Formats: sequence, C-alpha cells, structure tokens
Amino acid sequence: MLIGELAERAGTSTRTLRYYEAHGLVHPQRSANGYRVYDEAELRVVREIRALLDVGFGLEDVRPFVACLRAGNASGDVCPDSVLVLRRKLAEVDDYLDRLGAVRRQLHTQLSHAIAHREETCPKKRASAP
Amino acid sequence: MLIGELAERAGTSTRTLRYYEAHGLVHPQRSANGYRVYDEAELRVVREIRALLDVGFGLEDVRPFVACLRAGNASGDVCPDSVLVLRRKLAEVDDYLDRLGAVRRQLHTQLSHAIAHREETCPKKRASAP
DNA sequence: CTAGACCTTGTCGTCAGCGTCAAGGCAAGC
DNA sequence: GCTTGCCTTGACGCTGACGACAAGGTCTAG
Repeated sequence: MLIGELAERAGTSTRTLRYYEAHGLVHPQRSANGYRVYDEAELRVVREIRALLDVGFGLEDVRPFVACLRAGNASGDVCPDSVLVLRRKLAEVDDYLDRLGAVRRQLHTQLSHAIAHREETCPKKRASAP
Repeated sequence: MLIGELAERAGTSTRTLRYYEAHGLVHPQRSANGYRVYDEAELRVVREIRALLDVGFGLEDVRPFVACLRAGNASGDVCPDSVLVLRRKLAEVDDYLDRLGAVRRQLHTQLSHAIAHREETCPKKRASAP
C-alpha cells in the first residue's frame, strides 16, 4: 500500500508518516518510481506508535516498542526495554498525578478563600451598589 | 529598584521581566537614562505571576490576577474575573486528573500483561541459557 | 493531450516561555 | 581615561510533533 492509504488506515497524515520515517521508526520499501510501499506489519507499527503517543509518550520512548514488534512479538510491550520504559512512564505518571493533586488542592483553597472573601465583603446578596 | 534587583528578589531573570512587560503584565517607570524602575507593588505582581505560572497557568490566565492586585486588593484572587479563571482551571485540572488516571490504569495493565507474558515464556528463574 | 490525483523532497511556521548572544549606552571607582 | 558592571533594544535558538506550502515527477482516464 502507498503512503496515502496507510495514512488513512492508520488515522493519521502522510506528513506524519514521513516524519516517523525520518526519525527511523518506519522503514517502507520503495517501488520503481520511488514511491513508499508499506505492508501490513508497518500498519501495525504505525498504530502502535500512535497509541503510545496518544498516551503521552515521546517518539524516543516508542522506539523499544517498535523494535519489539519488529522482532516478531505479537505485542510491543513484552520486551525488556519496553518494560523498562513502561515502568519509567508509570513512575512519571504517578509523580505527575501527585503534583497535579497538590495543584488541585491549592486551587481549591485559593478559590475557597476568594469566595469567602467575597461573602465577607458583600454580606448580603447585593453588593454595595444600591 | 532596577531590573536586576527585581529579578533577584523575585527569583527570576531580567529576560523574563522584559518578556512580561512586552506582554503587558508589568509596567515599570523609566528613569532619566531610560532604565526601568520598579516599586514594591511590581515585585508583588511579579511574584503573583510566578506563583500562578508555577501552578500551570498561562500568561493569559494571569492577567485578571494582576489587574486585581493593581486594583488595590491584598490578594489577586478575590476579583470576579480571577474567580472565573480559578474555576475554569480547577475544572481543567480535574479533567486532566481523570485522563491521567485512565492513562495510569492503562499503563498498569500493559505492564502487568507484559510481565505475565514473560513469566509465561520463562517459567523458571533463569532463561534458556544454562 | 490534458486534467487530476497521486507521489517526491525541501523548507518554513506553529505554540510558550523564556535563554542566549550581539552591539552599544550609562555610571562609578581608580 | 579605563575598566567593570549595570542597563538598553533586537534578534535568533530551543523543544516536539507535526501542518502547510512549493515545485516538480508519475500514473491513469478521458
């Protein structure tokens, strides 16, 4: 299949596919006229990449998963390097969740104080304007 | 005080202060020789900006807080526009927490499956190498 | 023969919040 | 007068994953 068809089947753009190739993640064949030719395996690779990026991975993080798929595994997750990345990402997410939780608490208290202040400044329903 | 001193007291850089000014968030006086001159109120403004950016706000989001401080309030939080932004940001954070939680669960299951697969492929402690 | 629908490479633009020079003016101490 | 150290404006760089466009080659249908 050519790049346009792969883009459509993978739910992405031709620009994106060429970008992945430029970064060494996808290796299409070339037909006589220079067109990129992809097989079904490459489609699975691209879908793996997309799935991981959607979850917040960077392109560098994706490499082990692609290599794992290329090595013949049914899933890109099962290779040691992939597991390392998964562990690291999980730790990162946990860390981020903690900080985001702290931010949430701070925003909540800020909001509470602001509203309390308004109640205080305007004891009744209407403000000072009569 | 001049820009260097403000930068140090606010824990930031002169570049950053000029950037804030270019975006209309800080309004220093100018001395005869063209130097920027800041007072204590501007220091508080800059600290407010920094605090909000650290929490994940964008520059546009901090404008109401700066205006609120400039209006003479002890806190930048108490004005209606600030409260609106606080509410919106809290909702955004909640939303992000949800999605990040979903990502966390997905990573967790992916990791579990990968490890289960490895256990399956290597039943004993050592691999096939004797 | 030509229109149109693919494909190619290459280059610049995007978003945000600055960092990092570059080239020069101003003030103060020796 | 000279160095040191602050200040000024201006302009490019950076990160990441692409979007958008240009200029041109290729294949097919009519």
